[in-house]
Amino acid sequence: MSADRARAPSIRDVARLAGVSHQTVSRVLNDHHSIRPETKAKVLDAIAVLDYRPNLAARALVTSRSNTLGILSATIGEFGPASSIAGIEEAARAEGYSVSTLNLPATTPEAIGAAVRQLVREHVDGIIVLAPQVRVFHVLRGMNSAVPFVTLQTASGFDGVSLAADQVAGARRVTEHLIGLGHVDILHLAGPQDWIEAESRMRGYLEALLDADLPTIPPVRGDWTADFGRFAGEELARRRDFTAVFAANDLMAIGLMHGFRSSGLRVPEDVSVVGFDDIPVAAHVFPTLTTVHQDFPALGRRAVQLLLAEIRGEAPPQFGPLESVLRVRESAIAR
Amino acid sequence: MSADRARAPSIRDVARLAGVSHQTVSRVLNDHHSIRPETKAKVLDAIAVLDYRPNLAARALVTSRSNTLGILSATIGEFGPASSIAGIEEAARAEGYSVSTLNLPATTPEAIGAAVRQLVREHVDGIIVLAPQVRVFHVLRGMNSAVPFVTLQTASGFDGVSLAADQVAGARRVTEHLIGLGHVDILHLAGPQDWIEAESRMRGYLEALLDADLPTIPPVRGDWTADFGRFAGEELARRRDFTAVFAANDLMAIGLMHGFRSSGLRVPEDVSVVGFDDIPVAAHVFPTLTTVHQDFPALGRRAVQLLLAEIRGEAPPQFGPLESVLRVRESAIAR
DNA sequence: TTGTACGCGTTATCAG
DNA sequence: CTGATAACGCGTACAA
Repeated sequence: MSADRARAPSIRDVARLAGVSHQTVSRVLNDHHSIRPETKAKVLDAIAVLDYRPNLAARALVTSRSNTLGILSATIGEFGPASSIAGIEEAARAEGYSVSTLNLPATTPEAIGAAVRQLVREHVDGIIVLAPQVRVFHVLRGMNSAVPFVTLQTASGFDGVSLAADQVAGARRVTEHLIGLGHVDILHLAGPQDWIEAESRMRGYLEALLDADLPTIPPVRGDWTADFGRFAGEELARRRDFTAVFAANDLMAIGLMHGFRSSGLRVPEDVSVVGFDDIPVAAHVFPTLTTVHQDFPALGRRAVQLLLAEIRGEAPPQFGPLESVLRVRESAIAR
Repeated sequence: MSADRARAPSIRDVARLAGVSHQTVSRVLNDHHSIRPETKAKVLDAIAVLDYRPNLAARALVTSRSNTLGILSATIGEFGPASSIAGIEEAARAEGYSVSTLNLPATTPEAIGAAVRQLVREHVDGIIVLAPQVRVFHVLRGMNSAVPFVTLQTASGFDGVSLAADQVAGARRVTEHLIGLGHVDILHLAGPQDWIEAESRMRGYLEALLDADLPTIPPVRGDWTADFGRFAGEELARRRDFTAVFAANDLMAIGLMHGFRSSGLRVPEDVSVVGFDDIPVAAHVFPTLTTVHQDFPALGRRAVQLLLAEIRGEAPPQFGPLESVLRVRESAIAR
């Protein structure tokens, strides 16, 4: 009845039981080609008997690869990034990679640098960045660490390491939808400066207006939150130099409708509102929100494919555009 | 101009530069007590010069601890868990731990077992589980692996390893709010069977009704989604054997209001609705949603504290109850 | 096809 | 207070 806390079986225990050298076991593990079927069977058998699992730390030490992907995110609380992360994990695990996540408390260059260094310290084989502020990329570029990285939601100029749903096209489409409804004075409630997605969506908006020869109104800068949207709604209700608003995300759009409502403006009768993202409640708020749907999990999965290709030195997969699709609902009507 | 990809400096490089043994360097690293200040200074200096970082894999190999916490989640897409995860990461990183996340594709016993084994393989020092289905705990208990774990949102009977905001109290409070408004026939739109949170919230609801000597209506089982809420709203609009509904989460509550609305029922004039969670849009939908607020990030931080105490063999910290606070808004009015 | 010897970078043990 | 020396578990030469 001795309480012997048995240490986990090692590759040599397997070897001993199978009557071979630990080398042979290693070969079986990494299914090396030159190995006799019967020895392989013996080894596999011993592995099963002992319930042996290779020690990942030892392997990482000797190969100096960890089979781990790092996720650097700045906005885990939000719907889009969170959904992408789910996709990333799924794809990474399917490829045999672990996932180490690191959420950025702030997006100062120091914090970003520290975060990347931490991930490097952990020996991640590659990093996926979901911190769509412009400056993050500059930091990343500047460090030119040996660790390959891929980013979601990026600006142009980062081709090959970046991936995004076509937000410009999506923003353009939803703006054109408003134009098609007869709106002429269309305001944009934008995301914060420095955010790549904010810029892309604004660009799509501007392009649509230019193409249609419509006047542009200086956009209002928001912070992505519903609270800000409400505030903006109350302020904007005084102006009324527009008949429709394109909010850069659904949260702001919903807050905006709230602000309009509490100021006596009716949506969509007095003002049309559209959003972006198609969060789960978008189809259920009142009025139901016209918005642009994006497949965030797919984006995450693609990021993993791209990163793994980079890690393995393969040619990067060529993806078709990840379509943003317009969801027409009740919050925007013909003028 | 030789392109020598210099390998990272090791502890021996530091030792050589500082003119000491690699042992001394190791001591400095783990700030061992017996070490002369001047030698320590020399070593620190050499470390700085070489920009040396200890190899985590090597350390993990020899200590058989990885300084990594595993997060096992089943619902990363949802607001609550995602917020908790943010809290967990923050706290874990602050304590010098890395975080390895694993999202469960399904909650079958096999999937759960595989996930835990995977985390164990990665040598995580502890696991935090955010998969609040009852059966997960049974699997976890059954495996009785050596790895300590802690769970968020748990049932009773798992004291010491479990942590939760007091959902029963929260549910009770919001139900009492309805009762206080004069409602007598209060329906509960519950979460899925097997979900611990669903049970807790239902329990709070039942307790409040019992205490007030009110009749209970058999609860409707939902799946947490707004889509289901809408469906339920349309079905329930035909019944009208209630004047108020307590939905087990905000998503369902918002969908429910949608369903009522599209069936010609007005909220709150005809029916009062309350939710649970206080998701970011709750204060902005129409009508603004009365709900119960929970501090998810705090919950995550506490989970880390509890787990670390367990890992370190310290006494578990005693937390006061994490209060759920009622947010009174417009979706529920006096009968 | 298989086995031997060695090294990966660190901490632990025991001397001194 | 510091330094040798031995692990930790695995993969990669190279040899047989």
